Amino acid sequence: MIQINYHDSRPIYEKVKDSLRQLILSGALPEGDRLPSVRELAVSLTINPNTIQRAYRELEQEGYIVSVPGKGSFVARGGGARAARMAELKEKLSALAAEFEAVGVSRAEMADMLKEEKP
Amino acid sequence: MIQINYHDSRPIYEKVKDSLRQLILSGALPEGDRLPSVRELAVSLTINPNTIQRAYRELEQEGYIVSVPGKGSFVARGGGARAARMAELKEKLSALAAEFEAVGVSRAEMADMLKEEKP
DNA sequence: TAACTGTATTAACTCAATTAGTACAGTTGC
DNA sequence: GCAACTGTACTAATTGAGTTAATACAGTTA
Repeated sequence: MIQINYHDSRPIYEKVKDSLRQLILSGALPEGDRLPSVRELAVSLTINPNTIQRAYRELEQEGYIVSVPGKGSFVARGGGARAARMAELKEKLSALAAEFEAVGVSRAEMADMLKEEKP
Repeated sequence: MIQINYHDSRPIYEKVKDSLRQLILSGALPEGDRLPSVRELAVSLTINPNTIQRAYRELEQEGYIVSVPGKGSFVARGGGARAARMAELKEKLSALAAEFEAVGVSRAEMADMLKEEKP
């Protein structure tokens, strides 16, 4: 279900978060679907349950999933996941715009880059 | 000359790099100017010289400064610093565009956000 | 009741970041 | 020449976030 890239030196819980977020946003994990339990995923990835728990806790704080003690963790309903992601990305875009402006590049010029430099 | 924010948990050498890069890009440190020596800056910030050396080494690899054994470290001439920064920022923008596209937001829509959502 | 859930807590382990100490070669001014 | 600077390189010790490990407790479900 999830693959962990060991050539990437980022923390494991970050990689687990990224993988799950991608699965959710791509629709591979539809709204309301139950995620593997903390223990299941830990065994599946040969990772400590505490590390998975941390990933789940942060995904819940960010609005991607909802965890219910005794029942399980579920993909957030009502477009919560996409809304959470859009908020994150807009924040990133705003921060990047500030960095560009520090080098004298306006938002309009950034917009031009986006349209012209299609790789 | 440089202030280090201790409420920021990023590595010290990263903070030193960011501070110097900002001083260079803002023009506070003009092209060709000599930076404080590794040992000077280490004493000034109460940081180990090796940590400063790492920041300088990476700034040189990225094209912001030029280090000459025996003489010192100098702000890169010929617009090297700005060129280096622009390359980094364009790379960031491209990566962010890919993230937006994964959520179904096109580059054109990103461009619109930049023009409209002026904070 | 048994076997699942999420959650919490404490202690040990790992490894990158950092510190510390030392050394060497090139530059500069006396 | 030489003293006092430079950048650079290397090894060893220390620190702290990330991770593992083990255990416990309360809610859910068949």
